[in-house]
This record gives sequence, C-alpha cells and structure tokens, in this order.
Amino acid sequence: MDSKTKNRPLTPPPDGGRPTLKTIAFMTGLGITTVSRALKDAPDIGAETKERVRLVAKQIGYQPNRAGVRLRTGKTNVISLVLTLEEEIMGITSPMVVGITEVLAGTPYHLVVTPYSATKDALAPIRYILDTGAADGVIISRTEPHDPRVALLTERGLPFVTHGRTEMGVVHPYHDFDNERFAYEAVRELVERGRKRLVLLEPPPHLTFYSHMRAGFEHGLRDFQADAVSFHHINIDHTLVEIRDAFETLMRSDDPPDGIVSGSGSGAIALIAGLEAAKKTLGKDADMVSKVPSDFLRWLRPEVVTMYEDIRVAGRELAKAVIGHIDGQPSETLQSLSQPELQSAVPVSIKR
Amino acid sequence: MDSKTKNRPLTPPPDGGRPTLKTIAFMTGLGITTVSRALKDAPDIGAETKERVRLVAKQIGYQPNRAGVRLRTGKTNVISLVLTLEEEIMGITSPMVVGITEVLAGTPYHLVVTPYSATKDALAPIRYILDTGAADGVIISRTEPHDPRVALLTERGLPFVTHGRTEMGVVHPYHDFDNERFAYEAVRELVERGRKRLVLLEPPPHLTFYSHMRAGFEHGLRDFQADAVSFHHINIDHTLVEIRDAFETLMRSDDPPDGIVSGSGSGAIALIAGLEAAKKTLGKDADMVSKVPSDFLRWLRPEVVTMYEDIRVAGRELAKAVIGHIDGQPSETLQSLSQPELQSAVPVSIKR
DNA sequence: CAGCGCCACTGTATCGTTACAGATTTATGG
DNA sequence: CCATAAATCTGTAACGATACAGTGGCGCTG
Repeated sequence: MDSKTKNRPLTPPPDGGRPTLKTIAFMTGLGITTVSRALKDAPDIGAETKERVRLVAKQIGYQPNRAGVRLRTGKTNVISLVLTLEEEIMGITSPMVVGITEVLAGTPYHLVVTPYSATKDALAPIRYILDTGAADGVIISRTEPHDPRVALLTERGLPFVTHGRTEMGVVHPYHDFDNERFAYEAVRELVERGRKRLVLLEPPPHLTFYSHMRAGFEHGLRDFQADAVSFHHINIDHTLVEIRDAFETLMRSDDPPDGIVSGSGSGAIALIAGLEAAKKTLGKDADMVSKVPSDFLRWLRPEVVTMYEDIRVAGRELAKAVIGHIDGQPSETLQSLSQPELQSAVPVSIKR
Repeated sequence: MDSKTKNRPLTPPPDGGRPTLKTIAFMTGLGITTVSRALKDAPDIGAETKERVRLVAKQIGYQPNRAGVRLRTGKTNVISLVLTLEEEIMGITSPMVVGITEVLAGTPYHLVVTPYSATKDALAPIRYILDTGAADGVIISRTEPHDPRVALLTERGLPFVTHGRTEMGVVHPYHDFDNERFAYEAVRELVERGRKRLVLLEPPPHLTFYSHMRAGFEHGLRDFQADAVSFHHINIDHTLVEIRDAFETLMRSDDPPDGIVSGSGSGAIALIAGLEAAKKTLGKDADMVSKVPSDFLRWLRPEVVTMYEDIRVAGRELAKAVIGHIDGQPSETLQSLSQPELQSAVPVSIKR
C-alpha cells in the first residue's frame, strides 16, 4: 500500500462506533475530503456524487462529530443562555427556555445554561464564554442602560441578543417587552375605573426598563390626569415580605393610593397581601393592573387587571435573533418589541 | 531541526489565541506530553516539575480545550437535562435548572437542555444523546413504572438519574418527592379539620408517582377513617379549564367532597375556581391541601394548606447523583427521597 | 499535438488533547 | 564494571473534521 492511499480508507472503519466521514468514504469508494465537501454542497463536486454521498449519509444516519468540527473550525453550535441564579422568581426561566429550545430544535444548535450569582460579577460568565470560546452566541437579560456585557461582547465581536434594550448608541439585536406601553395602558385602565391616585411598583432603577416603565406611567398620568403616589424606595427586586410590609404602611397612611400598577406578577401578590393587611379590599378601595408571565393571578384574583407578557414568545424571538446575528444579518433587522396583551377573564365553559 | 523536536515546541505558539498545552510547554521548556501529564498529577512526573507546570498554567489562565479533550477521550463534560416542552406548567423547570447549575458550577460540567415534544417519542432525545455521545450523563423526569428510557440508558451504560422512581427491578440513581407521605399527611390534615369525604386530584396514571400518591391517599383514608370521592377521570395533566369544569360539576353533585387533596399547585388553582363556580367557599364548605412548588398559593389563598416540594433542592440532588454515577459510585448510594414540608403561614413582620 | 484550462476529486497538515511506546538519566545489585 | 531497574521525561499517532494545495483526465484551441 503506497502512501498516496491514506485519505481513501481501504480499511473499513470500526463498525462498532458511530459513522464518520471515513465510513461514508469507505462505502462510496470516495476520499474523505470529497465526502466532506459533498455534504456541504461545495461547487467542485459532481452532482451525481453529491447525491450518492447524501443518500449513503442519510441511510446510515451520519451526524457530524461536534468535537471534530469544533476543534477544527471553532464553531461550537452552542447558544449560551446567561442567567442570574436569582432570576428564578415567578419562574420566568421555564417558558423562556422552552421558547428558545423550540427554535433551536430545528437547527444544529444546543442550548447551554450558564448561570452566575447576582452577588458576583455579571461579567464573569461572559468572560468565560469569550475566553474559552464556549458558544457561538449568547442571550443575556436584565440589561442596563450602559451594560458592560453588551460593551464587551460587541468589542469582542461575539454575536448576542439581549432581553431588554440598552442606551449606549450601540445597535445590537434585542427583544423587549413594551413596558412603556404597559404602564401607559395600565394608567388608562385605572383612570377609566375612576382611580386618580396611582402608585407604581417599579423595576430596580439600574435596569433599562425602569425608565421605560416610569416614562409610560408618567405619560399616562399626564394624559389621563391622575396623580402619582411615591413608592420609590421599593421595587420588584425586593422580597415579597418587604414589598408587602412597605405597601401595608402606604395603604395605612393618610392619603393612600386607589390605583396600583405592578411591574411584576410576584410583586402583585405581595401588594395584594399588603393591601389586605391594611384592611382594604381590592376592587373596592383600590384597583390593580399587573404585568404577569402566567395565568395564576387571573385565576385566583380575577379582580386584578392583568397584562400578559409572553415569555415563551420572547424566548423564540431571542433565539431567532441570535441565530440571525450569527448568520450575519444586520442587527437593525433583529430587534423586536412585544406588546402587552390585556387578558380577558378566565374562559367559562358552557354547562350542559 | 530534526524530527525528534516536534513535541517540544521551539516555535512559540500563536499568542493571539488562548493558551494551550503547547503554550505551557514552550514556557516551561518541557514537552507537551509532560505538561499534560503533570496537570493530571500522573505518577511518572517529578514533584517539582508538576509544581512548576501548575504555577505557569495558573498564571496564564490555562483551561483545557473542551473540543480537544472530547475528541480524544469522548468525555463531553456535559450533563443533559431532558425535558418535555409541555413541562413548563407552573414553572417547575426554573428552580430545577437553578438547582442543577448551582451544583455544576463547582465542576467542569455544562448543562445542556434537550427538549422533546410530548406528542412525539420520549425516547428520541435519549437516542440522540446515545448515538451522538452528546453527554456524559442525563437527567430525566416524569418516570413511568416501566420506563423505556431507563431501560435504554441502563442497557447502553450511560450514567443517568431520574426525577421519580421506577418499578423495573433496575437499581438506578434517583431523586423523588415522597408523594405517598404527602398524600397521607394531607388526609390527616383534612380529617383533623373534620373532613370526611375526600377527593384526590391525582397524577396521570402512567407515571410512577401516581401509585405512590394513591397509596398514601388510601392508606390515609383507612388510618383516619374517611371516604373517597371519585375523580379519576381527571388528573393534573389536564388543562386548568378541564379541571375546573369537572370539579364544578362534582361540587354541584348531590354528595360533594368536603376535603380536597391536590397533587399539583396549578391544579389547585383550577380546583378552587371550580369550587367557587359551584358557589362554595373554601375553608367553609371544603378544605384543601395542595402540593406546591412555590409560595404563590400560600400568599393568595392562605386558607389552603400547602406542602412545599422544593424543586431547587431536587435539582441539586439530581445533579449530585448524575455526577456520582459518572464517577462510578454505586447506584444504591445515589438515591434520595425528599419529604413534604408543611408550610407555615406567610411570615408577618412586626409593626412599629 | 503541445499547451492550457476546467472539472472532479484527493492527500496532507492541522485544530488540542491523550494513550502508548519508547528514551534518557541515574541509582542499584551482582 | 556491566546489566537492570527505577524515575522522569518525550515523540508519535490518533480522535473527526476541514482548509489548502495539489493531481489527473479530458476537451478545446491554435
């Protein structure tokens, strides 16, 4: 056997393991290189050969070895979802993961969940991914107006998408919920119910959507002529107990609010508890509009007006956007905003 | 330069990229093999050499290239969490993922989420992982008494852990919630409140914990002398609307139950809605005990007795168990059962 | 018919790591 | 003083894929 024959595997590949390019090369009598190029539809391979290779590959269920591809090309086929461990509250992660995987299912991408402790450096997981080349694309959430993660990822040229916008003059893919619109419509709803003294349970001030929600709230107050009651010392990142206690105090004060806008579903639960601890009744002494990621509030407290944020759809949009970014589509085309959906009452079935 | 010199890199490695074994070999003047073996603490490397290598590796922040290791050894350093896309209900996935990643954070393992559509074949993702060698270990949930996934994984020798037990005479790692105990204690609670006609919202019959929960329920009925009201045509996998409607019908019947055991938190919500649609009052016409994965029910409906299933802890246990299995620990030592925790009332803060 | 270009295919080297089989040096025993 | 062992280190090949630089055959041109 002369040395020329190395690329054409005359030795059958070990049949115990999974098929490789070598297996197909052996079966078709072609060279490994040819098989590789045939499968990527390269222009210098004959049409009939491609067809044969594809057929054999399909027959034996060939799937490229990820480690081989990754080692040679650097392509990981991994999307990394970077999460705070603390982000679990009200289970926003579940539908998000579901939405993402729904989209990734039709692609070669896998989803890797990369957590970080909120008490530590939010940049740490990003650095890890950059340093080790752990992913082809990254999904991050809880964005800040000047987000160092966005800066770093942009600088290093790693495709990413944010759940939430930034304000740094960098055009990047994002998906966001229209929190401004939400708060504006929430105010409208409350004023339509005759409420005039409104309070907002807002996001923590360092996150971008804080200002969106506040802007919508204040715009609504102006347009519909209502007044704000201050509740700035508390936000949706506080514990339920803290929110409840603070709100009870507020409701017991001389001039309590009669309309409540809650920026989170779990926050709404604490607000309700605080209101009731102050011996007030929801729907009578005050009305509430809340953003919610699920159905529960609507089922248990139908008197709360709920606006649904579909996290599953967000997951889908985010996944599509990172992949788009990886594929080189311009960032401007990878930005989307989802609108709050005013939820109707729980469906009532017709009784026989 | 003679051919002997290939393993000792006299050429400095490309300094643009991340450090490799070659980088360390160049810096220490050692061979690549030596460096590799030094870092794994192999017995044939001198103590002083090991120390030097470790120091340099640490200094330059060396991290093994996962693709290289994976290609050479087959070790992926991946744990795969296999989920139904439909499993999102009541957000069980979130705390689970958090728990798992908490444990994996201290290891070289990454968490990959591998979903499947419940309407399709539950074996498909398992086969994929086996065929492509995509993971070193697998976490599966929603186990059945005779679970084909467990059979396949055992047969093929891939380490795994189940969330839930099986009944197939195969000893394998698992973590489970003691649903029997839960139902038993739930019955006790209800009888102590004077309830005698009890109904169970049970798991779907094909899952293993169906029989656990039923056994506990029936055992409780016997021990505490209460009667069962049939509700077998409905289980926790039905939609909220279906559960509510069926339960409303039951509550409107001639001889409705006065005690309710709910096998799921979201199911409880629908049951409450059904009960109230039948113009009954929770706590008066009937009492309810529910298994819950979160705080919400306790906050919104304090009259429901809740038993907490800590999914985050489950995630931690599952992660520890797969890793243990991978490391060759005997399966018998990797089995755990967590007990229901009767939740106290929502904490009340002391008012000034 | 030499020369050229094109088509279809192939060999080699390489990514980073590790298993394996040496190789070198020094110590030990007879 | 030579053979042997022990201790420590090293080269080669391979995992599976792909970039790159060919190679051989064929037809066409002048």
